[in-house]
Amino acid sequence: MQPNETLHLSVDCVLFGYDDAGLKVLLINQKEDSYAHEDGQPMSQLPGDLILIEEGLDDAAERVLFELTQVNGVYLKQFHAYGDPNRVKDHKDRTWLRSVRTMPDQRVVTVGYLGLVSLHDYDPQPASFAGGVSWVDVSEVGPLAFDHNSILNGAIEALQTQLESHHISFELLPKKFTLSQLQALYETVLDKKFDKRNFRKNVKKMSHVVPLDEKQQGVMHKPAQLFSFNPDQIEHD
Amino acid sequence: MQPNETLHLSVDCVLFGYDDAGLKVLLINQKEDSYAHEDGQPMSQLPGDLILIEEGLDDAAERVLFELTQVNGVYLKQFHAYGDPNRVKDHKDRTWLRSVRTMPDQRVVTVGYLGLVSLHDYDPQPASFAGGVSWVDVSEVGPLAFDHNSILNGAIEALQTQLESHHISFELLPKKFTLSQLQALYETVLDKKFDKRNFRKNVKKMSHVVPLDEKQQGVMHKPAQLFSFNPDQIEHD
DNA sequence: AACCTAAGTGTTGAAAATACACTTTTATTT
DNA sequence: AAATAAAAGTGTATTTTCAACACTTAGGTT
Repeated sequence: MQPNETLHLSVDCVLFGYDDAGLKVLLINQKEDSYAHEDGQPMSQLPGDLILIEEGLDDAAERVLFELTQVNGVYLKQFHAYGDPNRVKDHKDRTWLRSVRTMPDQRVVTVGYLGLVSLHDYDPQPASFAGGVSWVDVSEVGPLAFDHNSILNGAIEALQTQLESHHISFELLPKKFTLSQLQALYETVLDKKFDKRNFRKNVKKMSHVVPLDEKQQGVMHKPAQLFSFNPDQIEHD
Repeated sequence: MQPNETLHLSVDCVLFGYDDAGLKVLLINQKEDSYAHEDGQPMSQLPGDLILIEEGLDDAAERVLFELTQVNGVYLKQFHAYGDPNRVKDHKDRTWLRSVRTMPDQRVVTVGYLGLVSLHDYDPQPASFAGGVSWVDVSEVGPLAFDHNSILNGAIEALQTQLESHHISFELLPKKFTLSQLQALYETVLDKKFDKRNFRKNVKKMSHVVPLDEKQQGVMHKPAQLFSFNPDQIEHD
């Protein structure tokens, strides 16, 4: 097999960040003037990179994320591999690829990772080695490079599915949170309204959501009781 | 990047076959004497192969499956990528790899595909180009090559999840089937018993399961009504 | 003291899930 | 022809879960 017949493998991270303002995705955009829409808008993309030759997939995702956000230990999970042979061959993407890759014509298969982070407690302040890094509300994401819009959609679906089946909501919330915040999270992610009383009844059944001896402070209304997640009680996978 | 730093990508297919005797997986085993357990038992593995340089992932899975079973158009869906850098480096696997691969030391990342087929209507009669091909009951699968036991477990989980959420049971059943067969399928795959009357009540709510004007024949008990799936009514994904 | 804001709390009716046992139809055996 | 064997097919009562719905409370601000 010749070098030019080889294939590259990357990971792309769809890092969701949540706070009271809504659900955001971390996007990077290139400085290159050439890599832009017709109208001159800079083209955004998901943070991703080729994996190193002796690096596991999960490790690669963690590294890429760390390089971009300096954040370690966030929830990160593979959700789908994207392998269309033409996924990086679109005209709009070629010029930029030629400027950053030693082998820009190489086919690249990518493994999509879903990441979750709370924007309440600590704001990951992404390292801006690339050009620009920004949190974009998921409802306001425009056209992305390559097939990154498909990847983002895949990640949103995966997030919706996993929010209900696995217990991952706490990855998106501050360590201490109110039940209203938890409800708002569910409503945002699942794009669906819940009845306050019924929602709270369901939460009471969740053994991993535990009330604290602490109340919200400095709000101009009845302060809410704070809750936290008990990691021991969380059933993974 | 040097050629010896490249990485290979394969697909591995976990093809499940179902009939009244239970749920089977298609395994191949190598002729090579060298590739065997300590006790001389031949080592089995999942059917898989490197993907071609201009081939999509789904296409590759379809090709591998066709090459092995001559069967086209079966349900095939990606479920997970396996990328541990050492997944093909185990001692037990090296000898055989050296005999079949031009670059046996290459790291190989693989994408697992879940395939479903009914053993009732047509038995895929796998082409035995490899050595031996056999349907093995999922409860009787021994140690497999590489990380194929993990991949198989991942596929079983994916099958269980999807059986309930997506409507895929018909992929495992003959075109005409009885409700008892459908129930047995659910019980086998989910490893759980169902109440006959309640199960049938639920089936009646499924618009894609339609009764036929036809009964079972040649059975020495009350013949069951036959049903079929109406593909128009099936909601995919 | 009056007011604003979100927190917190129970009940009722509808729907869904569960538990449970006998009769029917065909083929086979005597 | 009658008896038997084997799985098919069918209904009801109970429990549990889900869905709808409105007022009171606590703290901060004016």
